Amino acid sequence: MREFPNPEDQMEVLCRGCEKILTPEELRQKLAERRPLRVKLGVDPTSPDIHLGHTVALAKMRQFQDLGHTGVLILGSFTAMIGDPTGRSVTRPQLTKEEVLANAATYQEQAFKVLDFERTEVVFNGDWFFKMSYEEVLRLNSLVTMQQMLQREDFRERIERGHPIRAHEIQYPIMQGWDSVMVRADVELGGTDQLFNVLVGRDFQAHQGQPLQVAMLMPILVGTDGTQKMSKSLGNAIGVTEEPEQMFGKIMSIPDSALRQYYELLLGETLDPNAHPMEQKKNLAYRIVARFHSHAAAKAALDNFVTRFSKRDLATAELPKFTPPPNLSTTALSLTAAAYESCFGLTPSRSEIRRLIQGGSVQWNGKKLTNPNATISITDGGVLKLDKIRAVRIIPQKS
RNA sequence: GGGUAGGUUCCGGAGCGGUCAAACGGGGCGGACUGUAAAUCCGCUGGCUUACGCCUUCGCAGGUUCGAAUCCUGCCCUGCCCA
Repeated sequence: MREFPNPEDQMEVLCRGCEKILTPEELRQKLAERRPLRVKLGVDPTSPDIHLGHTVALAKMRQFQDLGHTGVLILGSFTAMIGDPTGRSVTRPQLTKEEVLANAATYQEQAFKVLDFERTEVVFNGDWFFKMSYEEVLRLNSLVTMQQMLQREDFRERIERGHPIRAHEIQYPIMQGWDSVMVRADVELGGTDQLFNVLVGRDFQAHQGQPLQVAMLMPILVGTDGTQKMSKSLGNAIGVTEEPEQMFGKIMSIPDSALRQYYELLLGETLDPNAHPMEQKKNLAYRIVARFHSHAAAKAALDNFVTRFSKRDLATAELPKFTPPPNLSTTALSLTAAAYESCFGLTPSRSEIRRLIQGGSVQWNGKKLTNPNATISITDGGVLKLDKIRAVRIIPQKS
């Protein structure tokens, strides 16, 4: 049996960065029991990737693990199909069982970039919810009131605006609460927006005669737009599996105003108010890339960033290579379209590319191409800049 | 079940027989500036086309008309009030 550090020392580490703890006193008491606490974090595999926003709570769980506690990672194989209505003004699209399970697999793998495998229990809430009878569901429902459920900000707002709330949506907090009972959670981690759901868990535990879980809520990380919560569906997320270059770039593009928050939530550090924001951002980007890839990758990404964007030296920068197929017409339009597709997997319509070119986005060796139909005489190593952040190096096919 | 108001392009929201690929705002993208920041200014924002132009879109299906997002019929969906 492992020796746990003294509860007060643990408190010091664990409370750091938390926005809200209900209640610190309860946590202290649990720590004083000197046993491994069961620390719950529920994630819904609604999309296959996790992003930096998710890692905030994962990192907190890791801190618990490093102190000897047990992380209980609940993959919401069932709840993902319902969709958490938290912070939503629209009903979530429901996923199929297959989609959810596939997502769960990759999700799990990614979570272990942060978590300690040895001290993690992974469970699927479908294990109990898929088996529940209607009768049991009703019984569970009778434990809460409609008014409690509808008190939630997001529901209230929808009611006010005349937007529909489907009956299944109010089940979400109920299910999340039941999860806590099923895993006998001592602590539940989540973002501040999870307060309501976590409290339902406490009610259920009380009802079942279990000790109440402590709620530890982390601030919500904003996305690359610096305003809204990081979320894949809002398109402002930085995924943990993104390529080093891309990850680095996205971090560089966050507004300065979000920098402090990123430092606190991702690095657990306070920002030096005297340092230049850009330098701090580079430091942040470097460390995040190093965390999810490697120091070598981070160094390379930094160097390339400096060459490409600070020195604006596309000629020597590391760029994706593009070899135009032999039968491809060498007009600006066709070449750009092919480069987007083969190097970035993007398939903008030809009209869209035409507009980009006419708008001056596309450059060939530093010169704007404004005529979509102009023919480009390809040279070995020539640089085709597609837009603000994308460029490719042309390598003609050897004949 | 009854009454009533609605369903428009990513979102909000105009349009109410031709001049509508559809005002305006937001968001997004691009350009200038810059630190891939912020602010500001400018442009773009259905598809195909070198272009004239053609094609698909206004909940769904039919219909009336030379012509429909706009009128008619049926259906589906949503809010609100009543039960």
